Amino acid sequence: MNIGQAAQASGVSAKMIRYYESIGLIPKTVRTEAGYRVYSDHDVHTLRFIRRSRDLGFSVEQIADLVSLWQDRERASKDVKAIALEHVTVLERKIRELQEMASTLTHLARNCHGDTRPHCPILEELANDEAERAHAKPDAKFGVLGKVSAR
Amino acid sequence: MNIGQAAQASGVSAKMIRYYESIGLIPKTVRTEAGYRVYSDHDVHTLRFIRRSRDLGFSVEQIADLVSLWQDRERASKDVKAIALEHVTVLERKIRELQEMASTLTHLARNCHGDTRPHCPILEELANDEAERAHAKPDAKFGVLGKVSAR
DNA sequence: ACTTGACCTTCCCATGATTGGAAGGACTAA
DNA sequence: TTAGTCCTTCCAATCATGGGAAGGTCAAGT
Repeated sequence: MNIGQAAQASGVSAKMIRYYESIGLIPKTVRTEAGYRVYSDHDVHTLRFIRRSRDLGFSVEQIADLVSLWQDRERASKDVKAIALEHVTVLERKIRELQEMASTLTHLARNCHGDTRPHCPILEELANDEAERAHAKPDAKFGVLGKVSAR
Repeated sequence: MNIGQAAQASGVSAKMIRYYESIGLIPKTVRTEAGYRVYSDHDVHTLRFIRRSRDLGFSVEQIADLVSLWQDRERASKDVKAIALEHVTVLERKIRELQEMASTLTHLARNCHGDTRPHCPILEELANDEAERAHAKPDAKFGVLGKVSAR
């Protein structure tokens, strides 16, 4: 099976398959004489595992852990559970942050006439120099959502 | 006021102030003879406006719109409201996606013993070749959260 | 046998917001 | 004068993904 077929069958784009190989998430494949990558059903199975994990918002780093646990028949289920629950914690934090943003904005918008006149409480609040509102101050590095990013 | 003081006063890092200048979100400042950027209280006020907007998850592009509406005394409040409400829609979609991920994972984890034995429903489900679960399939380009990213 | 079109290869670039760091100049207080 | 803190610009990295170019390969149809 060529990379295009493996992509089709797994739901992971050919681009991403090559990328996953380059970062070592999946091993290097066998190649044909012409240099084409060749995939087995087993490889596709692994790719599907990866895609499902991405759909659940796991980072590539976490997925690497999950894949190796998956392939380890001696693994302890608590190790898997720990990764999952830690991820849930992160997701829930992000959900809370987004909810705060949404509710603040909804509140502001509700007080804005939304007509052709210039008066606008939304802008007034954004410009308000007083009162550091007690709102979402996500972690700096990746932003509120930076790290989650599922496909 | 130098850039460091403006950063302190506005809550926007010096790095980001330079970046915002480079992309045209804020105008180029006056410089001292030595090339140091000089900021006024008014500039700091604008930077605060920007930071508040970022805290609410607006993209730099949206903030550019908001800033120009803010500085336009003739603006129609409906234009501002439209930006805000559109953003709320996006936030709410992301919230829903994250909630689906979290609830799927929570459900799976609840069925996982989390002990030292290898049996693990979480991995089983991730590896499950059947049934495309009806779960979060965010838009491809930026991922579930890609675009939101507040500081 | 030859052409066409679909596929594959590698390599580089862009995204978005943000931080880090290097190399070097400017300023300030002791 | 010197140390230390600030400023400057430029370049790189983050994370996951897609776009596209330049060129090789393959299979099917003429």
